[in-house]
Amino acid sequence: MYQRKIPIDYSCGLNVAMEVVGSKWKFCLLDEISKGTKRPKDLVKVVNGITKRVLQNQLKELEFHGLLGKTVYTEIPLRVEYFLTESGESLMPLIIAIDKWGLAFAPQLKKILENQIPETEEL
Amino acid sequence: MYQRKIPIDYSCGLNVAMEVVGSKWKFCLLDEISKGTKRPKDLVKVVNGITKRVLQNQLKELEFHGLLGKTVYTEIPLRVEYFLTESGESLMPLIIAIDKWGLAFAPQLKKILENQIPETEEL
DNA sequence: GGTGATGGTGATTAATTTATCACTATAGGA
DNA sequence: TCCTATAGTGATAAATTAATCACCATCACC
Repeated sequence: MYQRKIPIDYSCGLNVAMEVVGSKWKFCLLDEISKGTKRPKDLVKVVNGITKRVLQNQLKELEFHGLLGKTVYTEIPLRVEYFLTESGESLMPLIIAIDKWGLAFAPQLKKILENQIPETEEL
Repeated sequence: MYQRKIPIDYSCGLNVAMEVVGSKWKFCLLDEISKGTKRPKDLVKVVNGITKRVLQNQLKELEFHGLLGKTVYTEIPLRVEYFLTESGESLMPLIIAIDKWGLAFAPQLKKILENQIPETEEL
């Protein structure tokens, strides 16, 4: 886990929140786990684009920060399940709202970003 | 503005949202602007730790993505004011909720991160 | 002994975001 | 002319996050 050089401003809630969930995958992971996908081998399948290594890193950080807990079942083959802690749960309403906002905003973003590229010249 | 090499997944709202506001300063900036600090020279003062250059970049991106608008008053010295667009406004309830969550979570995070360092050996 | 499934790590590089520093421009006024 | 305030940019470096790839371990089963 990377040791920050630039410290966190604990007095700013937005800063604190960004520190623990402001990364490419964490919201998605919390969301999927809350929806019932708890095992790494399944998460890597449902979360589109994530790799195994990155998944493990993110899960470890979420666990370290206290948003996820982990249960190890000594079965064969090994089974591990992650679950939301109380802190993690308390974030879910926000995640759902953000997801909703993002979906509504997607077309606008798409349009903006795509107008960058072509400039279809009509002859 | 950086040209992504890894594309955005528009079908995931969380992904989309992270793309436009998932950075160190954007939430804070939107928050401050909504609270009435609209000019760059003031924002650089209220947003603790941001530099002028970074501020300008973030404002430009927020404007580009359509969360902020900008009014230029041809006064001397030049006055520029940023304001929330409709999209920007629609994000405010979330930002407020996230800020609140972050403030509540701050003590927990602080404790976790500080237990890393000392290991005060009691002789 | 070899193979498969699952969870996990180490070392390294690539991608991306932030920070630094030095500039430009405008117009007012000393 | 020089200095001030404001807004803004260009080039570059540093910090941070994410991706790649190759590994290890366990136990069942063949």
